[in-house]
Amino acid sequence: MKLAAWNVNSLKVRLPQLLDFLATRAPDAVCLQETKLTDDNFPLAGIAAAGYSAVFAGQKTYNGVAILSRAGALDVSVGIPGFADEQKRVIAATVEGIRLVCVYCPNGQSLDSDKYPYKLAWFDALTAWLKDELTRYPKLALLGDYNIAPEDRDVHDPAAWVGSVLVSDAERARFHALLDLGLQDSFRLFEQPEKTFSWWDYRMMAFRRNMGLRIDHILLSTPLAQSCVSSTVDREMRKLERPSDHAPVVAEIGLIAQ
DNA sequence: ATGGCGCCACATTGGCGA
Repeated sequence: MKLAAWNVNSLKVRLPQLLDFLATRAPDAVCLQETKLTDDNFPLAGIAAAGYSAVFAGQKTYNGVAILSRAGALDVSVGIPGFADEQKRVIAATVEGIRLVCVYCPNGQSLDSDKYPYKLAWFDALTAWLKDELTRYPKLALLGDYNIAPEDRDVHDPAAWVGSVLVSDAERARFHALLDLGLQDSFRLFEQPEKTFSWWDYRMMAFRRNMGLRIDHILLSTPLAQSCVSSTVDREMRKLERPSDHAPVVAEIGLIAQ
């Protein structure tokens, strides 16, 4: 089962690239972030014609998440229960017996912004909820844009990023709290090329210079991690005309031992 | 080096992303 996560930075603009991605990579499920459109504008027809069903939670201008899947999505839930939030950042569904949790985690803006404590509180709520979810759904994958580079090796120039969001100790502690639930970073289950990133600034020719961060992740619960056969970043989508600033991340799950 | 690029909206500039 091939799982992907992609921050498309506007589904309206990126729909042709998404359809190309579905046709050429043939994922079983894709978690989208930053769809940036309301539910009445979701491009269901094109996605259905590509052979995928979709569940989604959107809003105008900002945020917005969706799960596309070849098989149907069951038990859909939106948001983090008990955490009141207008921002559409979380959607979860069960696909082929696997609980997919699609997240667009807050950016935080800067360490002295009001959005930074919101980010930390949001992660605390996510972690508390997932602790409970994992008892209900032992086969669980947490996919999306985490807006956290877990380690210095996930940053093109760690010295230049000191004091910034995405790399702070408090944010990395939140990432580790997710690992402490028993989730594993699928990317690190395998030997990987150095300086593999998933996001590059549009400016400064950052992609060509590989000035990026690895902030998009697929975390897997134990049964899924044990059967994971690959986890990669699909850089090709970032090379296209008018790309998203994020590349898709992809993990493949083999047969799951019962 | 605090610029830049891209997307969005009560748009022709400002907010936001990362």
